[in-house]
Amino acid sequence: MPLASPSFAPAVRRFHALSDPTRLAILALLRDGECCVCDLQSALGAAQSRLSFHLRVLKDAGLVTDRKDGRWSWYQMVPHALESLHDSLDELTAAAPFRKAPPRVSQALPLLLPDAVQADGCCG
Amino acid sequence: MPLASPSFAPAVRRFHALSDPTRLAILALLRDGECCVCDLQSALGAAQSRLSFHLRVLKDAGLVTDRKDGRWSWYQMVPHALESLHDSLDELTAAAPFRKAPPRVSQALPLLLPDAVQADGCCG
DNA sequence: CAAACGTATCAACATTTTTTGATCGGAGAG
DNA sequence: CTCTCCGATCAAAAAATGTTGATACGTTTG
Repeated sequence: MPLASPSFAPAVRRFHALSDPTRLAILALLRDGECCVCDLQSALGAAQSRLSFHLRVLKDAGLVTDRKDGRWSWYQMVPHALESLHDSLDELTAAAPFRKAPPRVSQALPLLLPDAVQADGCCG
Repeated sequence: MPLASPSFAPAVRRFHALSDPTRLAILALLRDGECCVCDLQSALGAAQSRLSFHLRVLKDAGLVTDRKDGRWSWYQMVPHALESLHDSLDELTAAAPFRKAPPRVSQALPLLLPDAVQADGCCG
């Protein structure tokens, strides 16, 4: 079943990770450098367990990594993961990866929908 | 309160719209041109009311538009809306819009977090 | 007009996600 | 060793999201 294709999962997970204001705010803070949870806590005024929850979502999506030092956990962005979403977006619009050129031809959807959807008698 | 900033909403809504396999599949089909609901129905093997639901999510996010002709509703992508997500992603990584160059300087987050989060004593 | 069709919408339900408060474990300080 | 701090995890509750089947509405066809 196309829609259940396992290859959907990574993009879906990453887009989902970005679909929450708290998580976008966390990423915006991480943009300026590594943060520990208590940094985020004071910056965002959010409960600790809530931040741990959202950090885990981001981590499971591969958008951040963590590192322990003493009793602190330091989190940082994974820029490459964000870039892979550029590619996913480009596939949706059939543009070339990283928007280097606009060929605008109908092409496969390897990253997003490898074996999916290629409809037969559909659309105009 | 930064996190409740209304300006979060558009990006959050769009990322959320992309965080579902059915909706990604719909967009992938629309990539090749306008579709009516019944096209999507036969291509995806999904129930009609389910597709109407997801199409509304996509429409509310501004990722598709619809147009009525007789008893058909024709949907098409809004490429510009997808492009605005490129900009949002770039803001998260502090890269220049559309990846034209990598200045990598700390800058404001106008699209994503206009008045948000600018933390004081945070991070390394 | 009546029947068939394409689609939106609704209500009920199932599932998933998020929040909250509590507890636990590891690490360092006294 | 004991106390404090940082942060992960858990259970329960709350909220949001997705699915399903039924119904309603406008349009076309006969």
